[in-house]
Amino acid sequence: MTVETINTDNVKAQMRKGILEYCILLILARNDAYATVIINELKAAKMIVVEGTLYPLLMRQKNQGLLNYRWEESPQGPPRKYYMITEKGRQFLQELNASWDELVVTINAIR
Amino acid sequence: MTVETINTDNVKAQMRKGILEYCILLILARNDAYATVIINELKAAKMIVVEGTLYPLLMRQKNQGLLNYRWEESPQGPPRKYYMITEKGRQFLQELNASWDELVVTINAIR
DNA sequence: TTTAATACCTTGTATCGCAAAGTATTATTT
DNA sequence: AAATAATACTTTGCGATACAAGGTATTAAA
Repeated sequence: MTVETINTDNVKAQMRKGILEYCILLILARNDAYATVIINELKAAKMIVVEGTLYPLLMRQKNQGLLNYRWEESPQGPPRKYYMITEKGRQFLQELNASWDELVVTINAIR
Repeated sequence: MTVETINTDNVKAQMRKGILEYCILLILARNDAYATVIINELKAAKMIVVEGTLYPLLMRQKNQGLLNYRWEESPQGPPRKYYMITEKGRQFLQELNASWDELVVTINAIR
């Protein structure tokens, strides 16, 4: 792997920081979901996330009151922890929408 | 300061991680500049950065061969360290442009 | 000589994403 | 009944980053 490739991967990872939290709320604003579903949705959108990243993030957002969860039986395997966005989460999501739009405008201005 | 505000500031700060490195290269791709100029340009684009963030970042990029610098006399005060982008920096910038575009597409897809 | 302005640099802290390894539950296979 | 496979959730340690705060150095003006 070349130095440049390592570099790009690292910067890409940094770019995603914070944006990941935004994506989770976007996904949960549409449907309740458990971790595997969220990971697959992100994968489909070309934003790869691993469990070790997602679980702590979901716990953080739950502790902040942005999310709640309920347990649901699974047809196969252990029960699933379905996360759902709270009213506070929706309000926060609106702020993040504004922040994201602002960021895009900023980059376009510099570009 | 409300909990929500602290939260938003934090997420905004996170969103900017990595993107800052991108912004520096964008600015230097147009003109050579020293730290104060870069900070002012970012400020004008609504992306606030402080010295303690910028100087280590410039040094990192210089060590990676993305930037070079030259000293220039100042009309008032100590000499200025003018940074300029290298050919390698321009190549890397193109990769970052692609990464950014991809990220925008991804967010729009989820949104 | 002191003060103000400018410019560069360093240290310590909090946070984040991720790799890796671990725990627990259920159904299937042997 | 025991072992295995599949699924799902959790934790630990690491490297990287932005920032606050404080420090150093140079020049001109008071």
